[in-house]
Amino acid sequence: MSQAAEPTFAYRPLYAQVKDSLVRRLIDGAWLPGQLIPSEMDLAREIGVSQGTIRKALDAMTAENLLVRRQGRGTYVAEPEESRILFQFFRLVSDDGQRSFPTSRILCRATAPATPDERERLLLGPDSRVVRIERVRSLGGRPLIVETISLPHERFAAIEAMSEIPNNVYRLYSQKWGVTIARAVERLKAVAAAPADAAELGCAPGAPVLEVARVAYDLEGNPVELRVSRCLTEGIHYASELR
Amino acid sequence: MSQAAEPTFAYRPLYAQVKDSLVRRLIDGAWLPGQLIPSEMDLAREIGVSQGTIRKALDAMTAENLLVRRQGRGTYVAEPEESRILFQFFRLVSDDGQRSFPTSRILCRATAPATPDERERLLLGPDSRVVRIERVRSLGGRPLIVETISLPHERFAAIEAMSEIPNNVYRLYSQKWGVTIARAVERLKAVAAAPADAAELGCAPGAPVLEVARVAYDLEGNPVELRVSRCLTEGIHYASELR
DNA sequence: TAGTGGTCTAGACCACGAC
DNA sequence: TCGTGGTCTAGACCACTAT
Repeated sequence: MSQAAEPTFAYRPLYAQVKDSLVRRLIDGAWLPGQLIPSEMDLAREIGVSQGTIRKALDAMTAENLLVRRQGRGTYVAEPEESRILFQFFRLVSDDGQRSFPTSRILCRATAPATPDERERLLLGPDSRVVRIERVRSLGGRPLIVETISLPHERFAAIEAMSEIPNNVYRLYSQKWGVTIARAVERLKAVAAAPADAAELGCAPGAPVLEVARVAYDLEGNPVELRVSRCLTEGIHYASELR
Repeated sequence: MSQAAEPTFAYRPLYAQVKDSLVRRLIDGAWLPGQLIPSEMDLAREIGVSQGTIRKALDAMTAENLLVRRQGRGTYVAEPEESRILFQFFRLVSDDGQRSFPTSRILCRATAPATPDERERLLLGPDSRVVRIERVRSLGGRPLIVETISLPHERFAAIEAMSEIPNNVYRLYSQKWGVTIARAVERLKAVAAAPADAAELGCAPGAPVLEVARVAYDLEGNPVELRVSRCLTEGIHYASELR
């Protein structure tokens, strides 16, 4: 690990360089979800820095939900299990504060040329194609969300032929393509329900629905998935914490 | 600072105890917004712990936006200036990515008995009263937000008699009552515009608007302000980052 | 009992800002 | 040139887990 002695420009702290090299192991699949990684002392010896520097790198990765540390046991690569996804990526909460994972029913799957919006958000070229998955999601047995997931066809072609799409697609991305969703950005608007959406949600056409447009990014920061959800916020709300 | 030697239960790390005692200085007004606080070495000597422990406490407070650290200069108590509030507490962004602070026009001010919702969210007793401020906020000259701010009358009675309500009310809370807003929780729903709101926003009654209900908390975790905003999401959206 | 992560300390040197 | 926060190291002890 280079110590970056005199150059003032482009300086990166040692622990940040260590972190980058450890994230690289996740990207390359050298460390897989659920796996126990070497102890701090072992990593310190291997990389040639002190345990404290390793600790700072691991703490930063833990703060980004890439690792899970368990005292007395060791440090593990984070897995996209339901409970974590529920808290990290699913913000629709019952008005009484209950959190629960929605169930899903697939409406259709299709491959088509990407729309300008899809090309822009997923950084796709002019003639790109996308796989689209439409589904209805229910909370407490009530259909409240209509959702369209758009994926670059080039990268995710195999999803079109799959016999079944699981409810937790981020685990599918991880297991089938080795893609880890590290962060996502959402844009929220209030819109009028289109007739087709209204039919699925059991509301009047034109009724106000919450539109959530999400772009999800992998470990390298590349956009992977565009997801547009339209939600009936009756008895549920989108929770956001500012601090 | 007690070292908490053998009791396994209710153990709190030393740096967390130090942090609590430093936050207490902010609560009590011993350290005021904008003020330069003592150096790490001075605090270490004063409190009787190592510089590293002080550092960990200060880093945690910095992460919570309570302090601002400037290399070579020192550590300062954070101030509620526009630019910080804009990023920390204002999530409505132009669709092209531009962020700007809205202008405000006060519609009315009044003191009234708290509604059940206000009592629940602000933890008020049965006969409590609140001061309500209604205003319209514009972005790029267009009125896009109708907002009602509810404050416990007991604590903020003086606001009713003020000649003018500034645009940045969090700075007002800080300067006039020494109240620092540390964090807030928002609940978002899509609702139909009420006729009165529609008139102010220049949209049709029943048009979909984004309702944002925010409860803001002070340094001690007490709810201070309930704010319900109804926003026309035309050309703007609510931005949310998940990570 | 051994090994892990969590906390705490002490001291060194670097980068930045003010003087 | 000095004092600040930022980084890095090395070593001690504590708390938790598994054996």
